[in-house]
Amino acid sequence: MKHDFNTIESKWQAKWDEAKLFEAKDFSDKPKYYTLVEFPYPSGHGMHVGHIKAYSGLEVVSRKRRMQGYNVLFPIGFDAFGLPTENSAIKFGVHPRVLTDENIEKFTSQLKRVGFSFDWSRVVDTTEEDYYRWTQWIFCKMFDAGLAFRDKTLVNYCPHCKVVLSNEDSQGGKCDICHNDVVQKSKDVWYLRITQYADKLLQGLDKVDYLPMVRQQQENWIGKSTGAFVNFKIKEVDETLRIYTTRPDTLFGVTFMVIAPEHPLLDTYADRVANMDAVLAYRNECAKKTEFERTQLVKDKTGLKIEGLTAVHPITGKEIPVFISDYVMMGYGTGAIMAVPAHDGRDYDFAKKFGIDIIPVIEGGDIETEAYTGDGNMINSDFLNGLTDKKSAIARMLEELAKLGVGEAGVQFKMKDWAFNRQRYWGEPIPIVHCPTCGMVHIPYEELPLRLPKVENFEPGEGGESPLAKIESFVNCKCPKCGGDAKRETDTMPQWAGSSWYFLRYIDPNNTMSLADEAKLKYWLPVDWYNGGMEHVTRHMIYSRFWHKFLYDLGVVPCDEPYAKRTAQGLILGANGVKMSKSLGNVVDSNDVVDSYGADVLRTYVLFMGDYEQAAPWSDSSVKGCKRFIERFAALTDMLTETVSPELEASLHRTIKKVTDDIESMKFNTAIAAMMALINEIYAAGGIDKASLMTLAKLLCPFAPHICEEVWAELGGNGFCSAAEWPVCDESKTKVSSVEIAVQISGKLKGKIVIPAEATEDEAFAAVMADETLGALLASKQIIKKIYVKGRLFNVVAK
RNA sequence: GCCGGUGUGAUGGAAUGGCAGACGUGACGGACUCAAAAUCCGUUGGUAGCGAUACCGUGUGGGUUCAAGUCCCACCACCGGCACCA
Repeated sequence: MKHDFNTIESKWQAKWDEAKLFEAKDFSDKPKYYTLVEFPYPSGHGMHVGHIKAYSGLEVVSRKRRMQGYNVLFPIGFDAFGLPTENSAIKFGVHPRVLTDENIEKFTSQLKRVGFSFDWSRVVDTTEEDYYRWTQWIFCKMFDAGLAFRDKTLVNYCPHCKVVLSNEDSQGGKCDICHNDVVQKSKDVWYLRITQYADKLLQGLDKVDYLPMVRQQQENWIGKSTGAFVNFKIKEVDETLRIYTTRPDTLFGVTFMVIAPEHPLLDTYADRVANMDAVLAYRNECAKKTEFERTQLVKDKTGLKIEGLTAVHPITGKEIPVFISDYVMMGYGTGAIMAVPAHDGRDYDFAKKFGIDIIPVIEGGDIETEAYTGDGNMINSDFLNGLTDKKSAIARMLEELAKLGVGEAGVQFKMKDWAFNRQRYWGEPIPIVHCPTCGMVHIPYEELPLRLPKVENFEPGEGGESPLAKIESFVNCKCPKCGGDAKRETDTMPQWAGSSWYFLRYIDPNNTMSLADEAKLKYWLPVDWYNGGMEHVTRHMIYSRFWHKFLYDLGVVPCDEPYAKRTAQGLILGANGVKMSKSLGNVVDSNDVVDSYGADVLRTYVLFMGDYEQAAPWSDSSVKGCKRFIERFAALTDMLTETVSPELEASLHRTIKKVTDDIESMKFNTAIAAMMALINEIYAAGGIDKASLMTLAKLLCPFAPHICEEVWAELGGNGFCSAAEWPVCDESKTKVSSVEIAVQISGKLKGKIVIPAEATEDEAFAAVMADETLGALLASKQIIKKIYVKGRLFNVVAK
């Protein structure tokens, strides 16, 4: 058979559609399996081969699971709110709704051409009212629970995109969208109190099966540290300065205190500070720096002593000077630290610069040259002296602090609350009304969704306010509580909102009564296997786990972790080895590959090109290898034999085992290589019997389903190959009668012999000695040791 | 700075401590062809040799072992995450 992909691919896609072959059944006697891939953002550029690789992994798993008798939910949708669409809308003067619909249509046709076995009856689009109604519903629930709140604060603002960015979206001081510098700006901002779930998000990682790298990145992001809070009295006024430290064991080494420039102590006691002018000047200087600049100046410490406020050591009663410096952040801990220069690098740098005492309290290291952060015997530390390790010193100190009532154990997280608003049009409107009498009130649940109004001009205002602020009919409204005149919130939600719960909507996409039916959620959840990009591990994944845990606490979802397993695929790089991008012109469009080689070849190649989890460059010439493979497979229908040799049958069963196992560990490249090797063997044997070829078609079907259906039909198979039963390896048939083993003499490879597979050590050794060259080599030597690894090698240690 | 990952032919990449380089690309040779493409068959880590063969070879340097790409110790390079986080 010829590989006529143009005809057969559309033919089988139509037949699958007609048979509703890939539609998941709610409730079924079969075991359920929920495979999830990250839904795409439908940009105007269409899909490149990287998208195809991202979906092909779980596509193969899903198809295999169905053949193994599972009821599989493998859905797809579109994460369609977002800035690029809005920017194109501004550029071309077309409404984002229109652009979004066009792009979704383009993406859908591209995905369908590849023959993915998505359940197309469950498509969700985050920009549809039926969908964002429930995104708003969840927001209102969070508002009711006190988890959504508004606060005036310094924010990361991108002057180019005219949006406020979360810390996550402005890493390295650059806007995540346009990569320009962000600046600090004071603004009223919506926050979601994700920090309240920090511990749960961390502990939940114990219950799930994430790639170790994914888990580690989430742990880093949450950034839990354990330590202690300690209260230092201020000598001059009736006030305590509360600090957080991870090293309470070094409390006797404190020689100064440092507070952040924004610390409220300065405002409260401004009149007691002798050098307040200088302090204020320093504070202003710091305010001008961006967060990025502040964290960049690692080496050179700045700051000054606050004259007139002195701390008192809670145990020794010694007086300790207080400094202000921007190496202490207001946003972490209490915004104040106890400085132990002998055992902390930053404190050491500061003490050296300002000539402050450095008192070692742990033996080891040389404080003349640098801070010592290692373990050792406690010294200069009163009741801690003689203790030899950090752990017991900390425990003893915490005991003492509790006794004196001046401190206690505590934990801190690096994770900050989630800045949850954007001043743009193409997003979910935040369903809140600002009422002069009632304050902030959310729109009643039964009145959701709060629809995005039609506007003509999507440009944000100069002050960075949302385009919605210009629509009087939208802004002016009545308070849902008191009925008085009120104003609507005009900010919209960030793009992460819609993607935080989409996997729930797939379970029941048309429900008008709730975000999804309870029984269906109970049936399908959790997602059994979620695959996506590494770039979404710390943002999307943490956000959606947070929402899910919140919904669990509300009783809406039946489990507290949404994703049982998470893996990540590597990027496809351009042919030049760098990331694909439009500006570099190295993007490979999936349609172009399907046009020239067909979907089966594209699908096979993206999985064959390398380790699924590693990045690999696209190669036009390498695609040909997969093309030849598919063609050689198709041509097997013209090479049918009546019988099959035991050797070939053994290879077939070994291939069944290899492919079955490799799919589970995402080693798609070696699974395909095994099938290629089998086909090479069939060619060498001159052909194969029909039954074996049908088995091979089933094995290849998850990878290259169209040609497998065609071959299956040609051979007279019942129904669809895609619906056939997954082959099982018969171990007894993989046994071969004789094997070639390597022979080493003293660990060096000296030859090979063919012996019965089940030969004993003595039989194998006899065969070695019987071999002409090997026997001659060993004849004059004294044999010290014999090592026989069945089926592998025989090593004779001799001298 | 801390944490993680990676390092193998010309090239993408394979190898439960057991024959390094599976499978694919490329290159070379052959068959078919007037010819080319396609296809099929074969060769292809390096050095020396006509050859059998010998020696070398998985980022670097040590070590464990009958046997190391794989395990241990020290280091180098690149990639990713976190980062004056107290």
